[in-house]
Amino acid sequence: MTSLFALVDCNNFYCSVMRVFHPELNNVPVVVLSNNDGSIIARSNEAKALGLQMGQPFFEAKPTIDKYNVVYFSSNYTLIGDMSARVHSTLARFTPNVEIYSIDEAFLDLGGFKGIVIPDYARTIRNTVKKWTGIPVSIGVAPTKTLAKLANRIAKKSEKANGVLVLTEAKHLEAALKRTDVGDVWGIGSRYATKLHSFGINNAWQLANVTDAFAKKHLTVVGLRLVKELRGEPCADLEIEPPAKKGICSSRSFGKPVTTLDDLKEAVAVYASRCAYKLRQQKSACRVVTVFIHTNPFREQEPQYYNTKTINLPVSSSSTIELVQYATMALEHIYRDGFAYKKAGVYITEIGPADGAQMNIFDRVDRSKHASLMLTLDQLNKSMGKGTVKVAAEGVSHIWEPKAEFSPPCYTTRIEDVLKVR
DNA sequence: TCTGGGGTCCTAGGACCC
DNA sequence: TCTGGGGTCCTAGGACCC
Repeated sequence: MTSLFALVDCNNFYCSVMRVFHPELNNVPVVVLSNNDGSIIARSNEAKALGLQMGQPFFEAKPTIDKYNVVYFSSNYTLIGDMSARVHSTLARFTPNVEIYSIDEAFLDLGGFKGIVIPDYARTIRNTVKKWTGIPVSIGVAPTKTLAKLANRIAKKSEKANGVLVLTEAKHLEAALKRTDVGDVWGIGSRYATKLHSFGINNAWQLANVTDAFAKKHLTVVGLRLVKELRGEPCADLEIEPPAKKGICSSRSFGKPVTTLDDLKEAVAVYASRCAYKLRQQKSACRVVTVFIHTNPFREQEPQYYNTKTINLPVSSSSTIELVQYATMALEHIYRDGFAYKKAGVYITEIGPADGAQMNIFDRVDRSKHASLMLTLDQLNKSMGKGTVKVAAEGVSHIWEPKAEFSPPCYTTRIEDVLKVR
């Protein structure tokens, strides 16, 4: 049986979400900003046409934004997450084998489908997602994931494809590979693209035709797999069950510079608490906690400081109380007076199953008590709303909170916003 | 004034061991 | 000229993704 993968990708997802709730923004340039309203992370086609770049600092883009009346929003992750779930559950109607690849992308396994016309089926999926969620998607179908990605890119850009491209015939595959720049291949970033150009390899077709030895030598075994996938040989299957994370990180840039240890402690406690929560959600525990802090590298004239501290836990844990304690210890170790800090973060690693935690005879923590406390905390926060219950160290002043001055309301979760009442 | 956050995988090289 | 060789573990750094 020959394999067949579909990649479904939401078009300009964050912008499209805004348009669902603001239909008047159709055909109007729209951008969505990163945390702290720092830079552009999503652009509508009209915004792309104005030359606005992905990752471009907001202040730098502001003149263009003002000149062309570009509409801009802060990110609202609750809203985005909710719309993402709607799209993914719609896709699940079309095949049991779905891999949720990212917030706005999914791979579908169409390999075993008999008696259906694939291009028609793909178009039905596209129309249904649009009708049920309001989100426009593009669909690429091909024998490997890498080729499905490539087909998707063309489906999105080509007027003729109109959002759907199925690449199964050799001559179509060859033409598609020849018109794709090597740097636009999934897995080839800017470094590898430069390197490949220096060897005269400029498009995906040329990359598909290098020797295995060349691929391995210059692009490692990852690149060798990629090259095989370009030739139509599948090297990656669908990942239907998301694997447990091996590292969990929570970090943010601050809304304004932070100078005191007390404020940093609050922020680090909040991040450690988020890590602990994510850890419990996947029923894991960690053995290592790392904290990092740094000043603003863009302010070159100001004194710079960057440091990290890693602490090995005596016994692996997923308790917010414990992780906050260790993260605070780490922070105290690296904090230096006299700097304006821009960002802090907590990173936890050495993650394993919660019930497989190694015992330690010197362990003085009552683990069953902690576990039941955390269970209660998670249940309360789930039923009464995020942040209802937290540990004291997380504080309340939060002068370091990121900025989000252009936030859209939570249309999908707040009835007041849906009904437009005040 | 203003520059995101959260991940994965691989390799090279050093330390250490027998 | 030529200084043992092979295995494992760990870490730092590099590359990529959305």
